Amino acid sequence: MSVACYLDGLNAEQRLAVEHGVAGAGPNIAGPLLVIAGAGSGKTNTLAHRVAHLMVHGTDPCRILLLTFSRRAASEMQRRVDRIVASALGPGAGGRRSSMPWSGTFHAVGARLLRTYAHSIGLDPAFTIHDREDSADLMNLIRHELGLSDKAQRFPLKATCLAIYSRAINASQPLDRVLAKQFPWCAEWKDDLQRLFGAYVEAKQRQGVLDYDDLLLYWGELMGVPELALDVGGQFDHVLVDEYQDTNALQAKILLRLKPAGTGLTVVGDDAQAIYGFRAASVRNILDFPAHFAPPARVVTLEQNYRSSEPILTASNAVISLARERFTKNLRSQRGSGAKPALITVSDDAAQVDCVVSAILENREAGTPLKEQAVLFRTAHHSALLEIELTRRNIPFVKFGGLKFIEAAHVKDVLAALRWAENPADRVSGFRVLQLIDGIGPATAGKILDRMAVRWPADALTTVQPPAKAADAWPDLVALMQRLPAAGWPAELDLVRQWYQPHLERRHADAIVRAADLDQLQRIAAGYGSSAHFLTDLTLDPPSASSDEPGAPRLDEDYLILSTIHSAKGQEWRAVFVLNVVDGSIPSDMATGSTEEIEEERRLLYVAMTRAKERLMLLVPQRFYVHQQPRRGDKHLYAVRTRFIPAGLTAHFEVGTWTRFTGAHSGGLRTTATLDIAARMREMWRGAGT
DNA sequence: CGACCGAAAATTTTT
DNA sequence: TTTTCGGTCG
Repeated sequence: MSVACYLDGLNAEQRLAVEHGVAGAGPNIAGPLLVIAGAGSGKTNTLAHRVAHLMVHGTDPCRILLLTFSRRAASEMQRRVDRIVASALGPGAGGRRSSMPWSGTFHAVGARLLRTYAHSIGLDPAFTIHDREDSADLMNLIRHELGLSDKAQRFPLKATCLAIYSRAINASQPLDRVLAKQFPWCAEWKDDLQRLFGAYVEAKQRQGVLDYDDLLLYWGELMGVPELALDVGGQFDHVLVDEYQDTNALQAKILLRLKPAGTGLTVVGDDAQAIYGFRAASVRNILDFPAHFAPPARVVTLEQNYRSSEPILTASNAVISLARERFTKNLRSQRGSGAKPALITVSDDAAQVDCVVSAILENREAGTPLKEQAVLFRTAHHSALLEIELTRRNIPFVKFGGLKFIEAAHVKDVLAALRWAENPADRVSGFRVLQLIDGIGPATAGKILDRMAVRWPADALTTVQPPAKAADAWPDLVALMQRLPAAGWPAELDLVRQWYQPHLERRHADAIVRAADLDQLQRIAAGYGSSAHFLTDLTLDPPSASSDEPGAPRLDEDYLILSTIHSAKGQEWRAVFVLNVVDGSIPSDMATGSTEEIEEERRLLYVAMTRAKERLMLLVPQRFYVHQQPRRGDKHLYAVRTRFIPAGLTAHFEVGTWTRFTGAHSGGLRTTATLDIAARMREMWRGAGT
């Protein structure tokens, strides 16, 4: 093999990052490394090459810990590493394993380590993991038990309570501070909240349940025990973290305890793309990283952009250059020139949809498949109208972000039954399952659960005298819970489904659509060996596409991508459309409280823009439909272009307007026919059938 | 005790 | 619009 020819495609900086500390054969002890990787600078590729390079030089893949932001990112990384290793070692080395068992999100890796070390820290290794909704439900149960719900003044809602708790944990800050800085309107409830959180923690422990935050918190605590920290840290020669700008204080603590001297530690990120502040992520993590070590970590900066055309990059740079604080420099473009990004004014959201759809179809005609095009938006419901139109026109699409199918009521019902059988102490699941039965409400459910706390679960159920109204349905539930533990996988799920079917039909008018979701669930289940694995994986890495669409496209078809900007992180498409680039949406009017929040919204627009390779269109509806107003329901607002593109920046854009009937961009480069009869004919019938 | 109804309040991004 | 709370009725 020639010397590292597989590194030839890298530029000088990328190569520095890849080769840092990798010399001869063996585990390769490298000092800490920080890679500041601008948008489109080949970050994933660089990280993949570094991992592959380590392997080629003898590092055991089992001793590499790769922490990514999502499962999707982890599998993409794995795919690239495999390819690079294969090309480096040649086809003859096909048997060489390159698969990395230790790659995943912080939460998933945490769960795995906690199951292994549970006994050392007094934890039941069979713990159940609650997702956010379950956690909020438990918080709600406690809230009622403590009598906080019937105060004269309204106590914060369950979701708010959980958000406060979660922030305190993830930012590693005391309640006082969190309330003062993030939730000032709840500060008056401080003592009650303190009491609530104490009881919440006790309840979780009693029930053998961990929430998302616990996975990090317990991992952090585990790493606080010196001998355990040595043991865990000693498992890995290299720890690599992707998207480091979006980690929080707790994750940083875990990392430093894992590799106190920074040996073998590599973190990669871009402060200009920090968009998870609401989840307590802190840009300080990435900025302070080098100084944690003596000597400080090596810093490599990647500024060469390989993704976007020069005009798109220039406009994006202009937007981010107005940020108050910025630590990375402007990116340099590598790709040739192209059209300026379009900044298109449309009259309202219906026109916005028309404009986007016709541009997408034009792009497809011109050779850009749907899969290479994406529509991005600030909040999940911004795509509602577009989804209707796409369905009407038979344009297949997949949506990322927003409500996941795992969060739908009927899916949760089925999962709750599985979880309850797995862990009878899990009150939230039991509560949910019991109340499915007609005649059983919160009070009866509570009593039954209390009884189960002192007796072996299935036995306890047989001794329950159900309310008269529930007498019919009761024996089936008892039989189900008795059969489940021994049923095996995935027979368990089949049993639950059979049992659930009548409840589904009784409770939901659209039972047929929902049953299809359950079929989907069964297909996913088939890939797992046990219900425990299935439940854990589904909670920690739920399928990211929401499949509330009846005609979800098959994977081999061409389909359009719809995504929240958050879920679009790390991705790229040839053509990108950004909806509602108006004040109130970007920045969200929920996030105009502090300067930091506004700056994060600016970075959000930057992230959206830098996803585009060749074509970028920002849409500015003049009228903006707002749902859920505090008073008087929905209404139209007259919107203005986002404050992040002030008049001084418009020169970087092709500014134009789009009108429904002509379908023409005025002021654009293209002038299509003044009168599009076909569009007008379609228009005649629009709305007639609805 | 549970089901149901009407009033009032909340309102984003995600592991 | 949807969720939550507090009432009333069976």
